[in-house]
Amino acid sequence: MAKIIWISDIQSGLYTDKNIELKGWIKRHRSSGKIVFMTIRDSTGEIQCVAKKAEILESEFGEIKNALIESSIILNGLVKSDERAPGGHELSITSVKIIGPVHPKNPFPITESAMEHSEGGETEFLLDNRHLYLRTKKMTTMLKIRSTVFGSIHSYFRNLDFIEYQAPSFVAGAVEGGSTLFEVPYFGKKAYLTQSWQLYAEAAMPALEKLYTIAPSFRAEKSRTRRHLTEFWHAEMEIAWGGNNEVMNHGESLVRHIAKTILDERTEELNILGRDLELISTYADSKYPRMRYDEAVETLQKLNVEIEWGQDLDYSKEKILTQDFDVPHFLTHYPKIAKPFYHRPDPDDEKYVLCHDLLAPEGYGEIIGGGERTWSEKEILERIDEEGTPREPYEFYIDIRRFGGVPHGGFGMGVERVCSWLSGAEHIREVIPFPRDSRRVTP
RNA sequence: GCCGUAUUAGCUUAGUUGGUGGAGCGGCGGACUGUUAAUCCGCAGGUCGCAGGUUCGAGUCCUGCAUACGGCGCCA
Repeated sequence: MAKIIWISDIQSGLYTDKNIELKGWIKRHRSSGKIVFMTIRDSTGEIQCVAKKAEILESEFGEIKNALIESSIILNGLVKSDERAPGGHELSITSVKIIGPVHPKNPFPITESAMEHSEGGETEFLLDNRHLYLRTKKMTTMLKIRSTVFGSIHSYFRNLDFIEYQAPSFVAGAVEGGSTLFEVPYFGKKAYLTQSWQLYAEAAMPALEKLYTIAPSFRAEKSRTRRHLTEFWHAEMEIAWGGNNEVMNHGESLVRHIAKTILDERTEELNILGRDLELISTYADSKYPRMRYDEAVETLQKLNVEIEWGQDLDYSKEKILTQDFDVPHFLTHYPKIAKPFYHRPDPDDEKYVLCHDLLAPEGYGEIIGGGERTWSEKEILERIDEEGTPREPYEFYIDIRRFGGVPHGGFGMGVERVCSWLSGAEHIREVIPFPRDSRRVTP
């Protein structure tokens, strides 16, 4: 039953003038009495198949004629080169077997009309029928790019001898403010779903020195924007003996590597999405400028944006700031009061912390957040107390600093945000198979 | 949590100053031997989101509720 012939190979001419067996699904179907045209799709492409009444069994002709869209099918026939067929090749059918029929009383619901308004955000219907919507060109194209993005993250870190390292998803404490944690019952106790791998990575930092992961993170934010999910894939790294600049260098190289890889390996998919390849190429080749928080505030004030020193830069400010950017920009050295305790204060000026955000252009916003960690016992206790955070849940974290603490740092990258930006998606939902947000956990 | 918009057939939608709800897609039947989202003819398919109210009469006006979508705050 194994499948050995793929449509992309047929279209590239590998089987021309040969008899083959084709396995796939009916994408489109047209009949005109004595001839039936079908577009068959598989995971690699599409091909037109032709059945002529005079050339096959009458019963099989009837089966083809009545078959509905998305029925799975095995066809035998002769591959011909034909200019009239999209892609340049077609299959002249000699026999047919419907494997998984679709019933007329329950036809495939993702029709042309259902897709009509999917451009500016999916309709409720498409979100409810996500399990079937996945089969469409738009989704498969996005998912192929997504796969390549994941692969390129692994290859970036592994080429540099980083160790892939896993942290638990059930945790007791928070990385960020507690309000965004998902609480789950845990045998009579309370546990939370992790927001970040970071604290556990810091524990392994003195052992493995260069670590990375790609794992789901959870945020119970009731955000309703095109940039937020409650469950997203988080690519994170942590290095020993490195500070803010080294970490930023990795962030920049990683993003450029991802852009380069999809440019090389997903050219066709980027074209299908109508993405400007020159743009992606710029992202792959340029240096990403670095701007201090103070500069950003000055720039905004010159543009008459109301902002006071010490305020975090929210999306409305990021958006104005990134309007004129043609490549991602780093923002560094935020005020200490705007960031959590684990960010290390700048020894040159304790008002600031050694941190960075990487902002993507085209209005996609923050894709990376990272920096140098507070790494001595004295400093971490000061910062925790200053913030009024209880020490108890972080005892293990403080302990790391009691036994050979070293300068270290890392970042977290929102993988869907990167996919969304590079593929030019209208909504972050488009780049994940089953999106989770504050109002939807199904299907 | 806040603000905005929407809800009419399986899907996408039209519906005028309030007067018996139309179309396209999809499905079914028929015609057609080269179609490209095929075309043409016909058929079926609707508690107009729910509950009240105004009115002789409500898809349309008013109130409440529900759900969804979009945006803000927060963040990756």
